[in-house]
This record gives sequence, structure tokens and C-alpha cells, in this order.
Amino acid sequence: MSSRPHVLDDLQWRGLIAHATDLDALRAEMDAGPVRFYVGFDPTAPSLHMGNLLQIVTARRLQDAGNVPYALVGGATGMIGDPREVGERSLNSLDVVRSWVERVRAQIEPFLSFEGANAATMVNNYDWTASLSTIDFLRDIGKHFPVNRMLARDVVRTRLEAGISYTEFSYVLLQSMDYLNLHRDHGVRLQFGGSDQWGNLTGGVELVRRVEGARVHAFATPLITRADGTKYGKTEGGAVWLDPDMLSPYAFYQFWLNVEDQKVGELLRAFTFLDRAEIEELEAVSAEKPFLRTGQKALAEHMTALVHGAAETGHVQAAAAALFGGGTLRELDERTLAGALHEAGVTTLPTGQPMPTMVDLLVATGLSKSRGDARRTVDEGGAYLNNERVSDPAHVPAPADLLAGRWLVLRRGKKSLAGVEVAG
RNA sequence: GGCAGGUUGCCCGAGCGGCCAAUGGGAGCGGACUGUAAAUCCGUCGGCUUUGCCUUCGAAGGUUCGAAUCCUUCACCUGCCA
Repeated sequence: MSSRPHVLDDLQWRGLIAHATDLDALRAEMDAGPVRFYVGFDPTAPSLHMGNLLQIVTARRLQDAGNVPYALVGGATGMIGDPREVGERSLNSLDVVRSWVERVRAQIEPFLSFEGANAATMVNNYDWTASLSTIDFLRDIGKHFPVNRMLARDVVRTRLEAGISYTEFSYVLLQSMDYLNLHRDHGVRLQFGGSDQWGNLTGGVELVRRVEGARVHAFATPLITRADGTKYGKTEGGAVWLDPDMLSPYAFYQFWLNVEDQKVGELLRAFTFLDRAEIEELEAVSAEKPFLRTGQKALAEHMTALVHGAAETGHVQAAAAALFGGGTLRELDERTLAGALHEAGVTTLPTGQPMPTMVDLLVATGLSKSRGDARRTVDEGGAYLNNERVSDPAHVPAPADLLAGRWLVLRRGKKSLAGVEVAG
């Protein structure tokens, strides 16, 4: 344990501190005793995603080092929406936000410890915001926010052209007020968030200083981007959701497995709880024999276990091995095959019906979004049945093609797989 | 309030009466090369019962044999003036 580095050094080594207020002062406070910190999550969707996960694991690292987490779910800020460069958000109803608050809260809880000396606390900013009167808000909070400073913020500036509502413009006041309240009522002295939140983070630090005269801290984690600088977190169609109903554990595992070589090390450091020696070892192996994708496999395994549990991880690894193993599908026993296909997604067809054509199968499994799209895929040579290319759009699988008497493996391109089960 | 300009497929952006499902770029998708990586190259990129048909170019109406392209009204956006 003596070799364990200071948590701030660890965070820096992991590349998790992109901006910070005063790290030396923060370090001094941590050395003097546990620091209470908070991180907020706005319920803007029914599930958290990869970007939120980075904040969650960062909170966990701080808690593991003895500090006290306050996980905030934005029942109030979620009603308003923070300004994004892409444009104005559409408002969600109170009912929708409430249900998302519950889901988000449930997603965060497994990652933190709610017992012991430094037990975590869940808070909801709706509790101290909803009943606040407009007059009090404008006098007590609004007075501390110079509009000229607010206008200078990057997000706001880019939005001035296209337009920004007063609602979103005011968001920073709400988040800053959260920090003030948590500082007053709970002694919170540190907030962190994504680097896109930097303006909101410093807004809170500033408000606490003006109102309470206290020097509290903030840091921002970097934006995790793909090797080409574009945003991460897109799989086919959607974000990298943590909710298994929105992104299957299989697809979640595949996302991490397919990460670019040059990003593996960075992601291992930022997201996993592997220690420095383990990560450096993985990086060394990956650099020497990249084709083995040792780093990607470790990353995918670690992340899937973290979010979906060890049992599920075993299933998706088995599925990946079966479907991408290179062996003949016929050699797989039915249990392995069925399990693998269930991870990838199965479409059931009734027995006794004539077998659909390749084009219809691609559409039925969702691999293609229209029949025209399916035809194109076949024409382009991207359609496979049981790992063999099919070049005729009207090809109809023969009864002999059914694996174990009832399974078909459909593939589009290299990575998109779907199962078909013929069952009564 | 006045004047001028704009609204095109996922995004940006050409087209300005027929040759327009609509140039080009990006994203996406497929192929080749590889390692379920990156880069590169090639192809593709509204729908369908696909040598043809249907629905698209802010909305509704109109002119015309024929409109994304012309006219009218409406909505929204931008710039200049007040």
C-alpha cells in the first residue's frame, strides 16, 4: 500500500485533469484529511453514457483515496438544459425528467460505496431549487453574475449568432448555486466535471468565493476523442449507453474491443482501475504485437465487467470468440452458438413458412434499414450467411444451411452480426 | 416598423422552367489491404413489386404540356436602416 501514489498524481498520470483551479492547494487539503467533493449528472436521457462513466470512475478513484463523494443528479438543471454549441435543446416535461432522475441515480449507485467513514451521498438539486422564489434567485444568485463575463464564455459566444434562449443562458447560475449549497450545507470543497463544463465549474468556485469568501476547488476531465479528434462514443446508430436495454453488453464490449491502437493506452488509463504497472505492461505488449490487440481485449473485458458484471462479460467474450473465432460455425455446439447469437441479437422466424430471401433476412434482422439498402449490401459483397458471402439478393437459404437445424448467422460487413432462429 | 437576402436529401452546400432523386465536400455504409486497428484506394449513399414507378428541394395555393427552379400568401432565419 505504501507504493500507492497520491490520488492527484494518479489522476494526472491517467490524463484525467485537463484544467484545474489550484491543485497545490487542493493537495494540501487532501493531505490534511478527507475532502468532500461533488460531481453532477443531468438527466438528459434515460441512461448515462461513456462520457458520464468517466466522471463516475473518477469519483470512485477519489473515494478510494479516502475522500467523500456527493453524487448530484440534476432534477432541476435537467429541466433547463446546459447550452451546447449545436443549438437549443428541447425542454423535457417534469414527468420525463423525474423518471430519468431515478434511472440515472440507479446507474450511479453501484459504482460508489455508501458505507463506511467516507460513504457517498446522493443529492438532487431539485430539492433546493424548485422552491426558490424568482426574487430571491435574482437577488441572491443573479447579482453575482456579471452578464459581460457570461457573454464571454465560448459556448455562449458561438451561440450568439444562431441564438440562445434566456433559459439556457441562465444555466450556469443554477449549477453554481448547487456548488454554493453543497458547500454551505455539506462542506463540499471540490467539484469536477467534463471539460465542456469548465465554465460552469469555475462559475461555482467564483460564486462560493463571492458569497462565502471560501476558496473551493474544481477540475475538469478532458474530452475523450477518437484518434482523428472527433467525438467518441458513437457505435452504429447511438451513443455508448450504459443501460443494457439501450446498448447490449455485446455491443458495449465490441465498442471497446474496436478502439484504435493509438487510443488504447489512453483509454486504459482514463477508464480502468488497473494500476500503472499493469497498464504499462499492456501498452508494451500492444506496441510490440498490435495485431494481438491485447490492450483492446483487456480494456473491453475490464469495462464490460465494470458496467455489466463478470457473468455477462463471460457471455459476450464467448460470443465474440464463437462468432469471430475464425473456425467453422458448424463446429460449434448449439449451446455456444445459441448463446453467442443471443448476445448479438436474434430474430425469430416461424417454422413451416417459406424461407425469406437474403434481402428480406437482412431487413428482418435490422442489419439493413430498407430493402434497397439490403440489395446494395449484397451487390457490394457485404452480405454473409454463416460466414460465407452471398452474391445473389434473391438467394434463399436451404434447409441444409440451418445450423443445428434452426440457426442462421447473418453478417453485414465485417462486424455487424445477427442471428436468425427458425422456431415454432 | 422599413429595405434586402435566405429556407435543398444526416450535415455543409450547388442548382434558378424540361437532360434533377437533384453537382461537390463531410459523415455513414460496403469492398480491397490488414489485426473485428489506423491510413490509403475503390464503390455506394430517398423508397419500391427496380431497364420502370412513387415520394422529396420550409408550408399551402397558383401559372405551365412540364417547377427545386416562375407567381401569391404564410412561417421561420440572416443582414442593413429606424
